[in-house]
Amino acid sequence: MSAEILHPNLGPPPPAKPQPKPKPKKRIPLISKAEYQEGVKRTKALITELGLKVSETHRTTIVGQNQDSHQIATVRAKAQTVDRYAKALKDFLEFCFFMEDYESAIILMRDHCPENPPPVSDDTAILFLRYKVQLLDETVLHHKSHVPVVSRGKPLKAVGSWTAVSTIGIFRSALSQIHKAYDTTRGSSRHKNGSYFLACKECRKLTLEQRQNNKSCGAHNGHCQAFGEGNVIESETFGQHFSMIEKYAQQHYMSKSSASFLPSQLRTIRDHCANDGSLAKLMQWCVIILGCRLYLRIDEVLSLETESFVPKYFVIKGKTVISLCVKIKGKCDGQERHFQVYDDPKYPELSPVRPLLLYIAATKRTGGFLFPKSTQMFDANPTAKYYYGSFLTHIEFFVKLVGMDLQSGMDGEHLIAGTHMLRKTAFLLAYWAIKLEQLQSDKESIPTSIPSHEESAIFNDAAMKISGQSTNVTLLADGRHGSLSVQMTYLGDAATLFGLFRQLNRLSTNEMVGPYFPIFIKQLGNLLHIANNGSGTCGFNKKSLPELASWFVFDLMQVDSETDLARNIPELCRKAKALNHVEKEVSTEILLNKLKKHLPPELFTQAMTRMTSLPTKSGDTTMTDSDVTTNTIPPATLQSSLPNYQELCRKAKTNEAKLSIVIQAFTRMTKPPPKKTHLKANRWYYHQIRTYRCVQGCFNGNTCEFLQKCKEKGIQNVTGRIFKCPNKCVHTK
DNA sequence: CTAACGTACCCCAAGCCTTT
DNA sequence: AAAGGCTTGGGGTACGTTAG
Repeated sequence: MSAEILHPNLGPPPPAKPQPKPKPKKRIPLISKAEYQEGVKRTKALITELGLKVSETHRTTIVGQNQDSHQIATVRAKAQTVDRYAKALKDFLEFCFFMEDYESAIILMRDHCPENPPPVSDDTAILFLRYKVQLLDETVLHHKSHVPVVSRGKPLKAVGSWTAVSTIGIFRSALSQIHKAYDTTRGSSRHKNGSYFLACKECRKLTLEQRQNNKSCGAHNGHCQAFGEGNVIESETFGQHFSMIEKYAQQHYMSKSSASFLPSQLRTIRDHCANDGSLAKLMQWCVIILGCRLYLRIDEVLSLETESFVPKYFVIKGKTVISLCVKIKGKCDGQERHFQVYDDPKYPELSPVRPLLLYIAATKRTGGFLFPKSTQMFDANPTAKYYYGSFLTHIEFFVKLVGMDLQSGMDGEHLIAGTHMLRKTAFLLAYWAIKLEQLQSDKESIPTSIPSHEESAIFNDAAMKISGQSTNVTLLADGRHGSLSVQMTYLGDAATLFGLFRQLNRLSTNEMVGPYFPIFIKQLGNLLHIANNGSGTCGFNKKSLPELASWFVFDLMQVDSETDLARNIPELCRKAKALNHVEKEVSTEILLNKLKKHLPPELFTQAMTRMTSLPTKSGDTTMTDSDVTTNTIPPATLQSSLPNYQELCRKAKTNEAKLSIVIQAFTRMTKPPPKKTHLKANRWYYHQIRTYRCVQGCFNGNTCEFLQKCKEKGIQNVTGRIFKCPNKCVHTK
């Protein structure tokens, strides 16, 4: 049986046990199903009692994507929004039942709503917000009387399930939306006398006839207010308490925003990935640096396909790859747009081109997803892309590697390594590049104080770019944000950090970035001209990306054609970095030649001179990149390494193959798996361990004998929880 | 204020395991 | 053997974040 089913570079051995999770407290529903039915009945009764008309034709008919979700309101909201709103309002309806406020429930009952419903009570809405937002088990006090709210004989306890300001905002939007659907509740925006008021008890005592004649109880300027009107969000009380509740959420719950890397941190990550030796790490670096150069969200990078690259727009001059071209359709892009991915000869360690070509050559990728699932790493045409969640755990790992403190945000805000991290880093790199270039073109050494007008100049420049008045900064076009303000937020952080680094004299070589090249191109015709007609064009822009990749590795980098690329990543990364940059690097060969002059020639046998091209294991000190700065490498996260085996095992067809994977999984494991856990990956270990123990215990690790015996005893499945030992041994207990 | 996406948790059902 | 518990995977709901 072959132990080579698993490629040695698929990942580090599975380490570390997971954190035991605290058992979540089970949430008790506010009201029972029976009480809900009771509420519906009472609300319907109230509708009849008030003489409100429920007609089939008048009801708004917009529904969400889930067909059973509650109908909401006006025609303008899209299905997804309706769904989102429906969830917030569903809970609110239950709350109204709980509070026995059936009048507020009328407009919330989507399948039985009259054409002229009264608005919801602002008091109930405020109490609902308090119930949702206040910390778990906190007693909800009434906002007017300040005494505990009691309903159905019990004081109301908060659940604290809404912890974000945005969630509270969605509730407000949902309320507003639903009120806008009806003339009676439309509010001032679309209704002349749209002020918000609730039903007056005195007016309601009048007979129907009296009401129709607009007879009033005497108060409110002679108008009859037997029915409430207006949009609840226009209630002054609601407005006041709404912002108070927002503030409460801000103070009591952590908010999150995306972090970004610094150039030095990117270098640390690059060095780690290059020296790790595994293809997986090389891939992770490609994802990161591509995302940082193309302003992409993580899932957008992971969606890139080999076919996304457009070879005819590649710019290759002689023996130099200037840029690659990639077409992308981002979240906000209406159509596919073309971007140039530039090599960075000045700081090759931050070049996206070199690792990418190396990666493609090493995987022998010819099509499909560029960054596939780990099980398809060596497929020529992967069909499953790398899972977003897995990549997030890798990012987390890198965040730890560079020592980033995510808890350091201001105002209780804490940073996350999430979807927009690469995109934000891209803005930072771009801004820094432009600033550094400015400084250098001014031929000044890096000054220690920043004139503040200089900072604002960049912003003005960027803003001008939007209106097409500047040729200096095309950054905003490259970043292609919809709104200027969001880009400014991203740029703001970059600018502040840059300023601080300069002031503290910390703009060392580690923080340097090469000149900024705009990447977005509209005039493809002209690009084609450049790609085809420049001097020394070698014609590789007429061939595919994989062909370019192998040309890059075997011709440009002069790697021996017999070399197994996937096993020599550290050295290849070093070579790729040294390309066009020889003077900085001292190759092993040059060192050997130098040594030769001083040492007796008989020391240099054939074997020794061949050493330079011998494959070397990762971590071997002779191969260590001279720039490596990290000595301590944190262990890989559990998720980043464990699921591979499970996937592989599931895919394996024969018992032999499955068993081989199981054995490998356990021999690579440093600690026994925890007995019980809800982590999917560990569950797999939990179930496979009996097989492993049996092979070791009963058969001394001889898998052939084990399989033979299983076959004799008619045991069909030798792995997993169904497995029973053919010898009925004790090892499996 | 709206749209879209991403994640964590809950519930459920089927089938195996352990206990009675 | 019945009862109850646990695993596992699927599907749905609720919540969070950010862009437009």
